Amino acid sequence: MPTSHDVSIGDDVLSRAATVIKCLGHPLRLRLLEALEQGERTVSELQEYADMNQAAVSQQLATLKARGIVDSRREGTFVYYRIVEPKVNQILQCIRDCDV
Amino acid sequence: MPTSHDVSIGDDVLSRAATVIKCLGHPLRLRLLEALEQGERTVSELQEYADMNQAAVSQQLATLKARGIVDSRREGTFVYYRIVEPKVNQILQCIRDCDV
DNA sequence: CGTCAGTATAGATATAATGCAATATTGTGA
DNA sequence: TCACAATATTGCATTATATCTATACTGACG
Repeated sequence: MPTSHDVSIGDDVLSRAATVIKCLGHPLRLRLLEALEQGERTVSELQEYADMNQAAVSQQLATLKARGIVDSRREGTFVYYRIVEPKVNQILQCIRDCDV
Repeated sequence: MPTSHDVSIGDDVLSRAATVIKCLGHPLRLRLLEALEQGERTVSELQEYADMNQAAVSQQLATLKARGIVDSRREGTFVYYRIVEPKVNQILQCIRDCDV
C-alpha cells in the first residue's frame, strides 16, 4: 500500500529520484559521469579516463543510458556520450562540496 | 587495476560516496531520510510517516545504520534515529531543487 | 514473573547487480 | 570485399538486494 500523506517529495518524484540515485551509487559510473560533466566524451576516452576495460565501460554506459541518465550519438566509428539528466550535475557537485 | 590519474574526486572518496548514494537509491530509504532531515524520529513515527510495516522500516534503518548514514539511541522502549552523514542532507536538497 | 508495546532479527525466496570473457556489430578505408 | 578499430552485447557465475513472514529481543509496568 503506497502512502497517502502530504509529503514534501511525491511518490513518483521519489521513485524517479531513487532510480537516478541508484545509478550513481557505483564507483565506475560515478567516475564516468564525473568525466561527462565537462562535456561529451567517446567510449575510448572514458575508458582511458577510468582505467577500465572497454566492456565494463560500455556496460555501465548502457546502464546509464537505459535509465535516462546519459544519451549518445555516433560519429563514424566513435560514440559520444553526454549527460542528459540534470540532477546528476548537482549531485556530483554535492559530493565534491561535502568532501573537499 | 585502479586509476592513476589526477582526478577531481579521489578513489576512496568516490567509493564512500558510492556507498552513501547507493543507500539513497531506494524509495523507502529516501522517504525515511526525508523524515529524519527534520530531526530525530522513532521507528513508529517513521513507520507511520512512510506507511510501511514495522519490519520493513526497521530493516531499512538497519541498512542505513550499517553504512554509517544514520545512528540511533534508545529511550525506554523507543529507539530514536537520526542522520549522521552530512552528505545526505545536501543530496536530499538536490533532489528537491531539481524537481520542485 | 507475565504481559504488552516497540523494535530487531532470521529465514526463505525472488530478483537484480557485478565482473569477466567471449563474441558480435558497425563504420571506415584500402 | 577484407580487415581493422571502436563499440556493443551475451552468457554465465557470483554476490548482493528486496520482500515477506514469523519470531525474538528489550524495557516498562502491574
